[in-house]
Amino acid sequence: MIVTRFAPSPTGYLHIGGLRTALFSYLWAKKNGGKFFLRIEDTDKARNSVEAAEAIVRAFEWLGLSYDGEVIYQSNRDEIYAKYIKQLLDEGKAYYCYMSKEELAELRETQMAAKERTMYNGKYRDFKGTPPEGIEPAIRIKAPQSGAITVKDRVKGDVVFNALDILDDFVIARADGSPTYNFVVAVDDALMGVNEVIRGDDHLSNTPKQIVVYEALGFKIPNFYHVPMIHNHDGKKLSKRDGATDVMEYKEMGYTPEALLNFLVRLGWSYGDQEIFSMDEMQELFNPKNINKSASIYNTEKLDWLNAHYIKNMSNSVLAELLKQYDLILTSHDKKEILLDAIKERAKTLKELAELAKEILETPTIYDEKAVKKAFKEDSIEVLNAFGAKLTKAEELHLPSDYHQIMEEVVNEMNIGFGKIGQPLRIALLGKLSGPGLDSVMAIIGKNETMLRIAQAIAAHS
RNA sequence: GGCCCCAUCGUCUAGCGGUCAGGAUCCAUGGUUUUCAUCCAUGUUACAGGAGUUCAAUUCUCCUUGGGGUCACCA
Repeated sequence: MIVTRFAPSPTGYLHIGGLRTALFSYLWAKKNGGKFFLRIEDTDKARNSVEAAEAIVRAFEWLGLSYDGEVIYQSNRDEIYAKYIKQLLDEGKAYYCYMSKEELAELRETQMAAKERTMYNGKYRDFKGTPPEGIEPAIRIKAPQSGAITVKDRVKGDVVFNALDILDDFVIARADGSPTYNFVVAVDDALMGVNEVIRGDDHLSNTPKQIVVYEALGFKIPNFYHVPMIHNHDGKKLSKRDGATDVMEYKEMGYTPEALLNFLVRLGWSYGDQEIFSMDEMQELFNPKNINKSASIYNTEKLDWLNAHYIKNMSNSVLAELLKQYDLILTSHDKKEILLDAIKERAKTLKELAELAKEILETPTIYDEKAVKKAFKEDSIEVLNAFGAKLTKAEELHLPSDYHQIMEEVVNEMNIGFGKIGQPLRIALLGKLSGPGLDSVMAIIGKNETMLRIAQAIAAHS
């Protein structure tokens, strides 16, 4: 069985890059009928917050991503880690290191001055004497001092690291007893049965250390997939300064989970020429063997296009439900269908959709000056009056076609082009020259409101 | 700086020795629309550079250049 996980550290919100690796892991597990776990890596008590952990869970909810079992918090697992640390100590695979922070810093400086690689010098590796007074020891693992460690990465291929270049006896437990990242990741993944690790390739160079832990503990090494980073416009790692990187900001901006997920799944992964993937299709088609090796630049042009696509194809009842977050209650509006059909093709986001709806529903208070200048000609008032007069007499006006018919009558009787009535009428109804079909607008707001807007426009421009 | 990874249109990508280097997005133009948008059509734009292997390299190898990541008692 395929078991994957997403293991963020709760130092902030869930960001785009994290979400993508989470999505990949999720899809790969789902596709194989496996399990997907969510584990919060909160071993660093100083930098974590419960709020951040909760924010991550909330983002998952919004996106409709589920995980198996309960959320696992590393902070609840101290006893487990202590057990395995003790095991390594007992077996002589780890040891207490009494080097003080000052001494360690000094060592580093000396090495830097000599242009050597900074590393722990193994001073207490085989220490037998009496430990110095007043120092709480950290615990270090005995890492190989020669040879090579090969990470069999399924994205990058085999990556060989020389022990001499990158390893030293790294700390697995701090002086206060708390375990460190490279240790707990390996322990947890092994204990949780995670056999497919999909994560950002910024972790690639940590992997040899984790392999050291796996081997010391006799655990089976999982398959690794290190997916390339997502960069900003400057080609650097995505950060808060690059605008929206918090997943929940996309909700506020009016993006749908479908669009965001679809956008993200195609960043660094592809399935031939296919661009549109429903959640079901993603689960069906995702395979990490198609993850590409190079970093991608984060650019939301395509996200806009996808979001517009999903909005266009969403049912009106679903849209009405989603628009509630913008204080727009359409769920029981009798012209909901006509309204949403008229505007959903011209909105890139739900937020825009809400604004477009309000532009129709609310009587215009200002008229765009340039538009008035362009659209209001000598005879415009006369045309609007004629149209208004016909409206007054008309009964049973419900559909856009009912209004369209009246417009046609006016055009025919006055022997004018459609633009002669369309342009000024558009100003009257919407205050500007762009927008949905006028027949639809009138059907949505009804006869009385239509007449009111016409009268108001005539008064304002006579 | 050491180590590691990466390199096709502006962007996301297809390609897995022989292709007019394909698709999408963006942009531009045209059509449809009373307008805007949608939709449709058309167009501009790419294999970082240099050696080698081969009858043949975008594709394989090496080097250069460029970019990125990582080097903690952070994760």
